[in-house]
Amino acid sequence: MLSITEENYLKSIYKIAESDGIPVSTNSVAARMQTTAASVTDMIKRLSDKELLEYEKYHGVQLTEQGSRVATQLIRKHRLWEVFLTDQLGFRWDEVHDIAEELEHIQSPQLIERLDRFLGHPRFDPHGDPIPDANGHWEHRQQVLLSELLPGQAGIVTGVNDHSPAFLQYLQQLGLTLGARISLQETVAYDQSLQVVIEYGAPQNLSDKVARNLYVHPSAE
Amino acid sequence: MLSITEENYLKSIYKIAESDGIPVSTNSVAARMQTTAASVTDMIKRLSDKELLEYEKYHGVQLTEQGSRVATQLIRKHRLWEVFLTDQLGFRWDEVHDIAEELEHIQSPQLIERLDRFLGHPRFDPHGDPIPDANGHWEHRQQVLLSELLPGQAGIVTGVNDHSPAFLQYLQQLGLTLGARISLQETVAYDQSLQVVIEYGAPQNLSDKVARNLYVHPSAE
DNA sequence: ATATTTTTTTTGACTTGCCTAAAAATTTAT
DNA sequence: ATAAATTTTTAGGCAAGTCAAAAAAAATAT
Repeated sequence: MLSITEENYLKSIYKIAESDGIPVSTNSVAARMQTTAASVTDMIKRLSDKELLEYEKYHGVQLTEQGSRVATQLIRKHRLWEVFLTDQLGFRWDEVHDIAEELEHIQSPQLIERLDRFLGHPRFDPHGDPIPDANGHWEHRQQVLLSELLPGQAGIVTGVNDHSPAFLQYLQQLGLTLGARISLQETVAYDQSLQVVIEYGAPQNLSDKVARNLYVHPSAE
Repeated sequence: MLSITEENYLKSIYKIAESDGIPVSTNSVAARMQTTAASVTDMIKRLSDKELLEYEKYHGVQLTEQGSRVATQLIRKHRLWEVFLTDQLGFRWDEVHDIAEELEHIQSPQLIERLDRFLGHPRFDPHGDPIPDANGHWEHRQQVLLSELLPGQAGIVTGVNDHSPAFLQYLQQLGLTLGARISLQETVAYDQSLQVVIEYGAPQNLSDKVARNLYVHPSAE
């Protein structure tokens, strides 16, 4: 049985590897876990003893098959709970992360399989992130960042890159929730901001920061 | 913020006080928590420093108002999750205790209020135990042990005194689930066993052990 | 190629929660 | 009222997880 702390380290390492590649550095883990490099070195040794990751001194870590499985199951649990919180309990998409962060550590595998069935085997969470199946596999959706669209193109909102409540609340306010249609009129060279139309509303301007944190599925104009 | 361990101590102390009265002895806590008296003394000091209980050396402990509130809220959370697990996810009444034991430590008060609403503000859990409201109050049902019924009387099953899976499974098999009607024909002097009829079935015999662990609401014969 | 900066590890120490063994206090029995 | 038994506390120690400070290794700059 792994402690909650050990589970959190594995999940962080998994996510860092996903975005930055392997090997995963001590410092990057420390930054993500909001702790010190010394603590990370300590934990890495323990997880290596348990064969959840491979560790070469001074050269970072890499999850083993087993460590990877733990991480993806945590992600599965996290995302299923997020679906429960929004779809069944009526939470907003910007409220569910912290609660799911706790719920993902509940141990019963039976609970998760029943929850999955109860929710109708959802394949994406409230932020559009894919939910791994019981074997850790998930489907990858065809999506691009809004900032990658060309003027004249349109897309359907499929996910976010920044999961912060502030960003999610702003998107909600703009009507840019999952499934919303957005079409790009033109880009402003001066600041890379975009002139867009959301769901056939009035044209408006979105910053490049927003554009670089929103995923869309390109669709016909 | 309290640790899961601290919360579990408070809940244990609350339950011991409920059944044995106050003050609660170090040894009784050690027995319930499956740990040693030395560990209990240790923890008691910490909880006393946090003003969750009053502690007089060698003379046991008593929860403060604040400690009591923590304990009843834990019980509230535990029982609400049990309702969720049986009513929504389809678990049997003998399967839910251990999972709820983990879920009760999830911290969000908002989550519990929404869960309560989602479940329709249930007042009793799957074992017939009352669910405290947000203020820690609950309604007490008029019930007696089956062993206290007199021959000729009947009752409706309202709860159990022994929550072990073995007992719950046996009751299920007998058809003695919540709401079932049972009527007492006669008591056997030799071993205090009972001759009963469950839901108008064939007469059968129940041990005094069963009778002392099953609550019924007396009803007309 | 050497010096400087950055990253990582080691060291020593702290807290929480647990244990065993021994000592102290209380309760029970005579 | 004293002895015996029980309960509780103290003392000392261990493992997990944390930190700051110092040392070591690696990466970068000149």
